[in-house]
Amino acid sequence: MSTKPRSTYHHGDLRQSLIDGAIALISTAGVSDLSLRQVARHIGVSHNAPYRHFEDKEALLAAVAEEGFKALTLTMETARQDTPPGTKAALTAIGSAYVRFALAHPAHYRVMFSEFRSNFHDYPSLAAAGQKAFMVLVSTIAAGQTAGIFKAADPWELARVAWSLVHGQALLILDHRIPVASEAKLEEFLQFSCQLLISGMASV
Amino acid sequence: MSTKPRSTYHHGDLRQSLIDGAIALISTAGVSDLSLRQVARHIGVSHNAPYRHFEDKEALLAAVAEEGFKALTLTMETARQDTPPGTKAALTAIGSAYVRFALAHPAHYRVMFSEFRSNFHDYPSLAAAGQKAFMVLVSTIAAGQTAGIFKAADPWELARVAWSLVHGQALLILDHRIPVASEAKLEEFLQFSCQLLISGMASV
DNA sequence: CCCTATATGTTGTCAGCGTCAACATATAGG
DNA sequence: CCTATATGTTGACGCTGACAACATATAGGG
Repeated sequence: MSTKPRSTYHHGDLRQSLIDGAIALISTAGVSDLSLRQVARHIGVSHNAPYRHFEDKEALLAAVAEEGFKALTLTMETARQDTPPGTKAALTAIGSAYVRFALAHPAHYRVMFSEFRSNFHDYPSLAAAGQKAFMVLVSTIAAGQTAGIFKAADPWELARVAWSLVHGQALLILDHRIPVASEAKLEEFLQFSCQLLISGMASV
Repeated sequence: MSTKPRSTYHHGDLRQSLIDGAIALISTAGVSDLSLRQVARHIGVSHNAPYRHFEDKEALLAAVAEEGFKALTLTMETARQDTPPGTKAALTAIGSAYVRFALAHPAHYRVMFSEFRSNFHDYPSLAAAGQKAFMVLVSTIAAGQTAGIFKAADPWELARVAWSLVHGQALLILDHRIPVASEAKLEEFLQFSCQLLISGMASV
């Protein structure tokens, strides 16, 4: 049921299938247990087929991560659109959306921040996708500064602080190191921490 | 030079040697590339000797993580001792010490927060060591509340926010996702973010 | 329409890995 | 001293990532 039958010798869209298969397997077994051969088997293709589309295992993970960053960017942008620009609510919305993305897509998120043996800068399109996601944060903060809501400081530096907070939250919750008893408790925690940070960032 | 010669059949302190060897190898090759056999070879012992001291590879990593949490606890407690209790300076000191510990001991830190297939709660002494480290944060914050410096709120919840921030910072810097040009820039960033958080936590 | 270049998938192979089982040696306690 | 047990070794198995050689399909020019 996991693989649609393939009558032709060629697969059609093996590259994307590999990415999807990797996500599916990581979701059930964790990223460190993922094997390329497993993914190939899952899709119904020989153990070496993946090498026609990815240089090695890490390159597949880089593609997964890139997809994740693009989805994260979209998620944050959408969340921001529902709030008036240049407000505290806008920053709260994307901060909350960030953590919720990680919790909703743990496999993607873990790969996005897994340790790439070669620096992740060796995958230019991945680095670009990551940068684009980060820019959503920076621009939101900069807009708040223009509106006079946040203190005057390097918006990049402020964004790094905010990113640290939500990234730490996301990982600690995913690792069950910060307990989350219920959806209501989660919402409460996210609001609490965003307000804490934002009041620290406030002007005056 | 990495292994002292062993004339006797028995090693003497293989357990600790394995932990040390694991750290040494992770430091040069990353945690995902670590192999038990590599550690055994490094120490000069057969590929199955480790199994007399650890149930499996993950158990060795759990021991490494536990050692790391104990060292982290010590580091934070020491940092706190140099500051007057119940002050913002105390919290800044342990926050800064936390991130600096991660940067100084990346191998330990990565293992401490690596994804344990079995929940890390399956290693009771590891969970206890982690809890103890966290309690340094909680107690510092509670002391500040008693002194009237931090706002009245669940100190555990405040500690979770603070932990998220420093944990996120530590990982993002380790992964070269937050650039650190120099020691001076690092110090500046740590002070900046701690003050941001603390002013958000301030009473009134 | 064919024919060849190239893209894509397969089979075979290798060393390294984690782990189990069987065996060997050293140490400790009666 | 002698035996039980703790500790280390050797051998094996299936799995893995990766390379090389091969097979098939598709596309584009004659």
